[in-house]
Amino acid sequence: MDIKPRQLEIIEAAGQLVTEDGFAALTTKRLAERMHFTEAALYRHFASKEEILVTMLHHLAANIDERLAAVAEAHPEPVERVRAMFDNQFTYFQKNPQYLMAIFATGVLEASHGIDAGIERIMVVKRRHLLNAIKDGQWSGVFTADHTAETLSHIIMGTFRLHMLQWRMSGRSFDVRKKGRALIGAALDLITR
Amino acid sequence: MDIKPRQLEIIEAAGQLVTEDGFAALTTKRLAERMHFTEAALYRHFASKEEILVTMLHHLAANIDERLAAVAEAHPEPVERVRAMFDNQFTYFQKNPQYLMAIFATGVLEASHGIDAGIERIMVVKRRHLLNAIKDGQWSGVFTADHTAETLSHIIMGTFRLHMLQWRMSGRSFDVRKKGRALIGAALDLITR
DNA sequence: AAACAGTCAGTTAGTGTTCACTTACTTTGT
DNA sequence: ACAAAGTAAGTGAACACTAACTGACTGTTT
Repeated sequence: MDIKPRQLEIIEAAGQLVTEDGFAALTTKRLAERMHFTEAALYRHFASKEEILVTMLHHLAANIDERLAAVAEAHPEPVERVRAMFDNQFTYFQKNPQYLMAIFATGVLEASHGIDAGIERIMVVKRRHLLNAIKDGQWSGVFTADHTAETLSHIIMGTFRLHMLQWRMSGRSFDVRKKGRALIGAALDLITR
Repeated sequence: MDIKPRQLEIIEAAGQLVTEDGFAALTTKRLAERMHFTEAALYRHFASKEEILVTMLHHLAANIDERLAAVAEAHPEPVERVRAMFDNQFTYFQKNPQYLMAIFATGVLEASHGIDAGIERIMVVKRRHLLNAIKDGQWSGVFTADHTAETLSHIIMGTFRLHMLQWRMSGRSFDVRKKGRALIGAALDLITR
């Protein structure tokens, strides 16, 4: 499934609308306005509104997977790998805040199965990379073995998600990287023995 | 602002619809159907659909505040207090899953300022109680002072929220109390020195 | 070089459906 | 008798989406 340039533009505009004013703001009318063309033109590029969101989530999942795999390869040491993974995420969302919705859309929306599945896949991708790093760290003895890798992974992931939520709720008014690094650093410190 | 019995019934039905099928499923038509009366009857009890949600969130915030204050009074010891606080939350949401939406509705909806403010207030209430317990624990030396109470509080709150999200995404298919206790226990263990 | 055929990406002007909400009237309980 | 709580039958607005058409460009045939 390759995404054409014009499709990507539409996807990004859709993400902007949701991130700016919430999901209810994503209407075909407003999306067309932002693209500076008519509603009907949307349907030259996507079969439905749902397809726009599903394609966005698919694109995001692949993108995140790719970036996290690259980070993992570049940082063999577990602590630094986790740090770099989240740093990568902070930088990415700082530059592409329109995709923030993919983190929070879960749990309340469920407008369609396709959207729900797409969001879940993104969570699964992130979880897999984090879990690998934690397990490596436990194996090499740098992380505590008092709790399972799943538990430690959950705590770090939860810390990350709440941080992103607070950033979003604040209107992105603070430096998400700086504060994020401190939080992830603290969490890493707690699980390091 | 006192809530009449009939209003509470409507609020609970509204919460059910959202928790079951997402926010888009909360329409006046479906809400009236679930109440076994007509749409127009809704407007004998609330001025608008928004007022239903705002009243629900107001009710929830007061309720949570009350219960957490009681728990805090009953458990002076910080570790046990935090444990009891979350245990209380797990039990509550297990019994009243219709209110789960209030945890996740943030960040994407923003359909109105009143709803957003209501959700934020619930977060603030929880945060305040948790922060007090952490600070007490740091003061008495049971929790680490290597990180600020705000940071430790964030990590625990994030762990809790992700746990609730996973419970919801799984269709509430596992024992939220049992797994929740284990997770909060692990997080408490990590911040205990 | 000119004519033709097809595709891409847009337009205008709608469609039926669903939405939150209203008006006027009726039933019910005290 | 009166207020509270219901009903039937609508309202206009917004929704996702469609039909029919158009100009610009591309490749092919003569």
